[in-house]
Amino acid sequence: MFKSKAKQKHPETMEETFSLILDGCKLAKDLESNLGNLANQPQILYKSCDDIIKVFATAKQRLNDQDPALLSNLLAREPLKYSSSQQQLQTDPSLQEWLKYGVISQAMEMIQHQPVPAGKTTPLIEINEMGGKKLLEGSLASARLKGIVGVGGEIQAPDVLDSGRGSSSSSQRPRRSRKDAEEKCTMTVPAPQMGNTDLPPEDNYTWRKYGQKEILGSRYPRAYYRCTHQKMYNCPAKKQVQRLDNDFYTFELTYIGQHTCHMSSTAPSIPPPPPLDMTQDQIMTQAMVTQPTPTSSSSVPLGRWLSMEFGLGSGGSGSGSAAAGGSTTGGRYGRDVDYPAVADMADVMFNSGSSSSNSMDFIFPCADDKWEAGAGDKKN
DNA sequence: GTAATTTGACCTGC
DNA sequence: GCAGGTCAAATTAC
Repeated sequence: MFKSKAKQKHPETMEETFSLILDGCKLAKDLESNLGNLANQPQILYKSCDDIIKVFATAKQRLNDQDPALLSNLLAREPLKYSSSQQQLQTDPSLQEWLKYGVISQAMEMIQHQPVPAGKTTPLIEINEMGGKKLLEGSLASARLKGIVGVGGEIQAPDVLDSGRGSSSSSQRPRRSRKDAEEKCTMTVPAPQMGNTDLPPEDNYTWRKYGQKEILGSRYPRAYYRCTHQKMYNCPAKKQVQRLDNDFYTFELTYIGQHTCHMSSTAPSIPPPPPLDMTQDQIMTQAMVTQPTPTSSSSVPLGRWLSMEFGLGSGGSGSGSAAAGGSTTGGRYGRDVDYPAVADMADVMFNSGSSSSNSMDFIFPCADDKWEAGAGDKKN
């Protein structure tokens, strides 16, 4: 109905577009490979990022002008032509990793602080700090980040958090502190565009739901999660998940406390989120220079780190290398998700509907449907 | 059998 | 007293 005349282009043009996307993927892959070496050469990094962005921007523009059916036809007509690329995707774990987590798409946006594309004027990254707000713009692949640093107090001691009812000398529950001496980080993330859109995106940690409550003035209940490893590793991390009142398809995630479970060899091998007062540049710097160290279990690809940080991750389970199913709640309902290879990427892109949305969102799907929300509404 | 989710009750801070 | 946060028994799923 809204197809423009421009979409009646010849398939060869579509072919070029497809190659363009593949080129972009390769460029990004190269960048990832050299990320560590270029950590102290921001200008080169910038140039590389710029090149990648241009490639994808061009591809995006072309896709916007073309009929989605053409690419499908192209793939069906010449499946072997791109077999090498697909094979590479299928056989190159690191590339798959990269595609999974949308490393570049996130990193690029963070680096460039680019304004949101036309039609998306809402700042996509917003980091608030106590005493002073920072507003950072960027078309982060599919997440809007709104971080709120808490009062900067200590993380509540695990034994305080979970001391149990029966441990008290009396029949009453032990006293719990709800003081704001906890680090809080609030962010909004869109619901997955694929799969179960009722579930917020995976963030690479395993969470166990321990409560849900109707919140006054909110249309949707708030779900409470704690780290699955809380008891085993005294990990104090918690998070709250709630839909936005005015946007059913956006979740507001509030992270409270930091994970300590990553220190364990069996716990998620993911570096903890950066200090909540870290600037964006610092975050990027850390991301760029993040390298596995012999003594650290944080041998996590940049993509995973970022995806974890911004809730974009669709991949790894909360147990890091352990295939815990990737479920938010520890994999009980975890699904093994096959992350899209190129064909899937095309499928995602073309089935996504809107032509005005950021193609990066589709190239690097922000989320899978592995989240567990599932809890029924609770009303007190 | 084990682990995660659900949900009513309880606790804390305002 | 109220609202938000947490506990833990019951339920559910694997």
